[in-house]
Amino acid sequence: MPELVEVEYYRRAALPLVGATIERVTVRDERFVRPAGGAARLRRALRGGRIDGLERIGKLLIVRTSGASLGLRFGMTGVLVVEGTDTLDELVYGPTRRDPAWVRLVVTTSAGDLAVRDPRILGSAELDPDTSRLGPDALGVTAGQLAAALSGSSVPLKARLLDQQRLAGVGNLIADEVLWRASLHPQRPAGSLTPAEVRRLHRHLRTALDDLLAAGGSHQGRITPERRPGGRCPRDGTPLRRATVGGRTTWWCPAHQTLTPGTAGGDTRRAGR
DNA sequence: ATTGTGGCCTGCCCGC
DNA sequence: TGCGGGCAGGCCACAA
Repeated sequence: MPELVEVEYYRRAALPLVGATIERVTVRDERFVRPAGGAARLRRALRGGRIDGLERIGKLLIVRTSGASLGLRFGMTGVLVVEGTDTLDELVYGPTRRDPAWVRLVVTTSAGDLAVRDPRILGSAELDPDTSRLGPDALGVTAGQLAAALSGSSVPLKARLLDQQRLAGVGNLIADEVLWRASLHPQRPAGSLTPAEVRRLHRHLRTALDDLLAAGGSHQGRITPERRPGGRCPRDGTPLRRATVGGRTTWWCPAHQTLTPGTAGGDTRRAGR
């Protein structure tokens, strides 16, 4: 599914369109536009504008034009199509078929088309999206920012990582991957992490995102192929556990991701310095 | 204010 | 072979 990693790929793929003029915006399915009924306003605001830049905050892609901004969210099955070419070969939970009827929005520019194909319409297009409610982007978050996002909360750690208002960009697969790498139980109260654990989480968040970007998708994690009945921990072979955490299907290793810190080894390191 | 839950949306897969 | 139920989860509205 599109998480930060996929949306960053989308952004890079669309970069050749910077400088192009928007000739037409075609809303193929009104349900894709938010707020409801905003299609006409969206078309008017964007038509004739020039694409000045492409930004990404978390899972939100922002097409900045000379007149307004177009915010694109991809939900779970949304794919960005640039000049008729998919910017990703496949999504984990998305259909492999490419039905033209699933194209919900087409932005026709002087340099080619930008389109969104989204079978389930869980994504959306929004004019001048409000970004003030998004937390720091997970790719550039500092350890201090991460600590602030977690502190003082008894909410399960994973739920906090998925909260886009606290930290933007982490979705279900990345959350499981990072927590597995950091040897942290997804149900640990977010505020219960020691400073050393927060630093460990921060380090693994960064390296996991780097790895996933290099590997080509949020589904390329080491734990991802084991997120299934019968799956085992790639590190120690322990059968993975499954539960719903933060409303999402969650898999973790009960041997090295424990609820009580420090009792099961993990990769806890000697305190540096 | 924070936190949890249900619904949206549809393709796919399994069992009957 | 067709069919129905369950499942996938990002986001938002809503409730407590």
